[in-house]
Amino acid sequence: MNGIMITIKDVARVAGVSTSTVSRVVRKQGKVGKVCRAKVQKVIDELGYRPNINAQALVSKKSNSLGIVIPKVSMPFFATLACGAEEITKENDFRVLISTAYGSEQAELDAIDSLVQHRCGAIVFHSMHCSDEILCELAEKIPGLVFINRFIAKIAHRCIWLDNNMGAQEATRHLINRGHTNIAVISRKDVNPDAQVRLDGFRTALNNAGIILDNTMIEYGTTADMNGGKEAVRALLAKGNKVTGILAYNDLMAIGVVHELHAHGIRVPEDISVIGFDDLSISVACIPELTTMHYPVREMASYAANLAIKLSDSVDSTVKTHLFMPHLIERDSVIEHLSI
Amino acid sequence: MNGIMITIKDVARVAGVSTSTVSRVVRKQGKVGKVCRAKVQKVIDELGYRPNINAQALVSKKSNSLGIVIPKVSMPFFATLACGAEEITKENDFRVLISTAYGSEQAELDAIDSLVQHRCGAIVFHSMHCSDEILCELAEKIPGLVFINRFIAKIAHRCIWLDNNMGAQEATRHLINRGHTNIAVISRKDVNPDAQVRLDGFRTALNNAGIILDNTMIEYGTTADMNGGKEAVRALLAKGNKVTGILAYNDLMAIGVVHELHAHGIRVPEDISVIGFDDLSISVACIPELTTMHYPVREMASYAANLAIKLSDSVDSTVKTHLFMPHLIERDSVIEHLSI
DNA sequence: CTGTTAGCGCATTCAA
DNA sequence: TTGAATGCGCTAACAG
Repeated sequence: MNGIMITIKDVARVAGVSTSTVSRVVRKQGKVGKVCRAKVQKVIDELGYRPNINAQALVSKKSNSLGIVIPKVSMPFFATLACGAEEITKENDFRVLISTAYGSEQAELDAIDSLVQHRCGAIVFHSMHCSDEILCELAEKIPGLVFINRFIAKIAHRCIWLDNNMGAQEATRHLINRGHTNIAVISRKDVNPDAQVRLDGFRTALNNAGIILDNTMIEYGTTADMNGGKEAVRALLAKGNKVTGILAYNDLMAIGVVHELHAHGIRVPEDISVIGFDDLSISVACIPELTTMHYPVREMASYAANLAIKLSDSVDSTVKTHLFMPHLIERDSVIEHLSI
Repeated sequence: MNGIMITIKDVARVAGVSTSTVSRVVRKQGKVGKVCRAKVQKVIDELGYRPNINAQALVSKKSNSLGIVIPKVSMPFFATLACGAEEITKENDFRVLISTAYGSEQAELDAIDSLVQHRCGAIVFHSMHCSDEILCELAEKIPGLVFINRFIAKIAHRCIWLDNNMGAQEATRHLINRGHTNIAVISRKDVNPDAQVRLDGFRTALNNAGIILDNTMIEYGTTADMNGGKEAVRALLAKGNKVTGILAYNDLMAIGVVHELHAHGIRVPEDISVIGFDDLSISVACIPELTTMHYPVREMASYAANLAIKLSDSVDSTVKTHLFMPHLIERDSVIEHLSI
């Protein structure tokens, strides 16, 4: 800033009161005489005084910033997450401090560290590379730290997560209910707990329907994006299995699937039905619009932000869990399979 | 935070030195004896000391936060913008403070205000509702404030913007070069300077090619998204003009156009070619993948962040402008028009 | 090379 | 109801 910032002292001097009084009217707390308050407020407005948040944070030992740790802002899923958390911020006069961490445990630790340096009391952390142990340690040190899209039993009340298993089951059931029995799954190759859980849900739903799972019906993409989807579908097609329905790990992969099928002259949904997961806004960009499982990231992030803020300034030891459910969004990429 | 944070005093005490010395080794500046430095560093590591950034900001009168003001994180264009700025942050040991402002001048002013309270010296501002005058005033007060996607002659050296006119011209020329002469434009209804400029570019290119512009070939969408695109195309189709090429205000509208045409049984690009603007990642989700003008937001945002940081701590009065050029990305939504 | 001193802007006792 | 004093954690002269 310019250096010529107005301080509480300036206001006090001009208003002819003490800094304590100014402080009181600024924070609207403590007893202040009515006329005195009006007088001070007038000076504040005239001078355009804005409290220095750094000083406030220093003395009060906590900042009003909500920290968010995500891999990357430009990935739609995380942008939505950030957006959800950010909304809460407005209501609480908090600010959002974004700290991105991509690709490694160290990066994530650094991001948290950066937030700690800011004395950021409330943090929403989407970790992809830290072990449960590390996260528990962190949680112990930072009361306002909350984990999104992750479940750790020992600190369940600090976790906001999604029932991926049920989600995958519902998606699978949808395909089954539409008459599909030759169902393939496009998953991600990297070790990702969600992918494993969704695969489990898929298996369960198949079992429950009395369908025997052929392992050759599971294919993996290197990356969890469009390219990964294309790659996996290519591999799937190469095997020559009969398939009428495909469950993709997420919308991005699902769209890759649709594109690759299209490139092979296979129509979606006429020849093969495809279902995604996440319900990113991108899912309606594709033709046909994607039938998918809605992942309520935004709501979850808002919830997480609220929880983080609450935990950061009161030791709420209520032990409860925060589990969200995905739900089916029917659009145009899945239709009834007409058995011949 | 927990309250049990380690301070510089703790380190000083344990290491048996003064706080100044600790401060020096932390900031790696000033002369410190080799062994002394090692000793202090050791204590820092052991105690896990992390400097309080708020205190640092307070005394040094500026924070190492880069402020970003955008309408909404969840809009892909702005997410990319934030991402570009964020990258610079890593290199400079800065943090990103996001302040969203949606819909009104007051919201934008509040967002800036919030950043000012943080003594945020460097700010990248994407304004949609403030007048040039207001922005000039702001710029005067905040040396490190920089405007992205906006041009104001008086403070041109603080503006990072795109040549929308040339972009629209290039897009139009592309259509013309592919044999299209019956070209329509889908623009946005709200007053948006970019839309106007792009429209001008379109007209210019048409003129230069000796094509007479029929005003009924311009149609507007209420919102600059998929729905706006659909709405506008519906209106266009209703007029029954012959059209073989459509230029959309942006990718979102272009995708809406493709969808609506598809719903009418009109094929893209076989029947009508469509070209977008922005080159958002969503543009490849659509079938056919969108031919579009690449808007280098990420690069521009990085550039802007750099500029903001530089301006914030040195009065660089170099008067230069920062104009970026969009360029054509050829994909599948535009093909040669075969005149019959 | 290292320590001492004096604030940065503010909130919070404690008196008055 | 108000003000004076104190200190948050840190940096920046200034001494030594």
